[in-house]
This record gives sequence, C-alpha cells and structure tokens, in this order.
Amino acid sequence: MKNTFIKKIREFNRFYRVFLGSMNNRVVNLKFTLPSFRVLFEINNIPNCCARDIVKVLNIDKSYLNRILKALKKDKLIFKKRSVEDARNIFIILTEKGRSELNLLENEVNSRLKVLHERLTKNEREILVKNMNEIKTILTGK
Amino acid sequence: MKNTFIKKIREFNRFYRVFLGSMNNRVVNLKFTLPSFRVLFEINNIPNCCARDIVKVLNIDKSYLNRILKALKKDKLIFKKRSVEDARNIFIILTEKGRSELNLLENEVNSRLKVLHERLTKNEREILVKNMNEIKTILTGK
DNA sequence: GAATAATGGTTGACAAAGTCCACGAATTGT
DNA sequence: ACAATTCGTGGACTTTGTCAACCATTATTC
Repeated sequence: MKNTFIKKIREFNRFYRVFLGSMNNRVVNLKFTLPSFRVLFEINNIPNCCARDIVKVLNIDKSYLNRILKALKKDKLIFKKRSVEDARNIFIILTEKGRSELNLLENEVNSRLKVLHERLTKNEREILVKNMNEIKTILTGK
Repeated sequence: MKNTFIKKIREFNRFYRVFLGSMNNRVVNLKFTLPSFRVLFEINNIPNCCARDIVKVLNIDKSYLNRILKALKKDKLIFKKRSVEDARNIFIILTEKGRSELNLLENEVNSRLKVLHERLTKNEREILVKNMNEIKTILTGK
C-alpha cells in the first residue's frame, strides 16, 4: 500500500512535469523567459513585494532572482524602492510598461488554456478544478 | 466560468511547479542531475527503448538527450545496441551498474515521498491518488 | 554603546540545462 | 537508383541555476 501510493504519486509527478513543460514552452518566449515571467507574475501578485518574498514563494536562489530582477529593471518593467522603515527591504514595483507586458503575456497563457477548456466537457472541467483544489489542500496540509 | 476555470488551473500549475521543484531538488544531486535521472528512469521504464522514445515521452530536444546519453555511457551506466532489423534504431540498455545506481536513486526519491505518506491520513492518501488519476485521465483525453 | 549576529540584497565565477542548426547514416517509397 | 524520411550525432550557443563571498542595515547581547 505504501509502495503503490508512492508509485502512483511519482507517476503523476512524471506526467505533470511533462504537462507543465508543454504548457509554458514557447508560450512565454515572445518577450520573456519562463523564470522572468514567473517573477513578474509574483511581483504583481504579492502585495508590497520584496525579493525575499519571491525567493520564498518560487523557491529559487536569491542570487538568481537578483539577476532576473536586474534584467527586468534594465527593460524598465520594474523599479525598486527602498523601505523607509527598514532600509534593508527594497520593494519591487511594476512599471506601467511592466504591467502591460505582463498582461499581454497573461492573455497568451490564458489562450493556451482556453484550448483545454474547449476540449473538455463541463463535467470534466468541474472534476479537474475540484481535484486540483483538493490536491493542493492535502499537500499543503491545510 | 471560463475565466475561473483558467485561473484555477493556473493556480494549481503554479503550486505544483514549486512542489515538483521541491520534490526533486537535491534528491538527485548525489550522483545524477535531474535530467539524467529522468532519462535513466525512462530507459528502464520503456521496453526496447530508443532515443526517440525518450524524446517523445520526456518532450526534450534530441541533441540534448544525445549529450545526456553520452555522459551516461561514459559513466558506464548504459550501452547501445544497433537494431538488426532497422539499423537506424539504436537500443539503449542499462548496464548492471546503471541498474543499481538507478535503484539507489529510486530509493532516495521514494524515501522522500515516504515522509509525505506518513504525514497524511489514509483517507487523504486515497483522495490524492484518486484525484491524480482522474486529472491524468482527463488531461490525456482518454 | 560596542561587538556580534542576523537579515536582505548584490556580485562574480561557474556548472547545468536547453536550443538551434547542420549533418551523416540507414531506410522507405517511387 | 534517387529523392524523401527517420534516427541519431555534433558544434556553437543561450538560458537557467548554484555557490560562496560580500556589503549594508538592523537586531541582539554583553
């Protein structure tokens, strides 16, 4: 039982890794690489976002992140603002350009998922979403 | 409804991408990198495995795979055998060493999943596996 | 209140991962 | 036999990710 459990989980992991790869492959490649897209997304997603928050949520190396941020800044997609309360903290903020580029990209990713949406029946969609929710809940232990 | 669907899927994808990362991070780093582990796994997994099969199932570039195979061969974990029926096909076969190294690695990955196993109730485990199965079925359209 | 530790971010050097494109060798179809 | 196709190889390159040392600021401890 323990073995089947582990085997099943790993099987899904293998499957979903490929699925995720096929999802974001080349979707993003117009303007951004996948990592910078993820970072940009989280900057927009996390309120009062600092570098360490992104490190935490994406689980990436801080020096790596730093380089991504540097590139984003160079492209004028973000800017930084030192906190006055604690000068160690630097808030990362989307520029207008950053926001609109992110939007474009979001649309592109969404349109790829729209294809999936079309392909499925209403029932399948519901099961999919429900199952994903449950998995996340169980795995995060909440 | 379409928007919530897409949003939910993407939310799960973000979550699971990080989860997968945390799963294989440093598990593998003793002897192999993640890609060569995946390749090794598939060599063992696919009957009469040729390079193109791995390319297909892992969805990676064939030249990239070629380099990985070269390294595995150099380490004496695999060997190649041209097919007699069709000399374009080259079967990739695990050596004894390859098999035992793979086993070690498998154990390590499994032991990491054992932690997850312990943490969950019987019911949670069942839901998890069932949901993953359903997701895979729906996404592969079978 | 000076020394020390901890936190947040930066840098450089490097290693791993992945892409692109051209090629060669073997086979298939005509 | 000669295109077209399939499968694998190789070189050059870019992107992605890791590691360790570092600086600046704030928190802690004596």
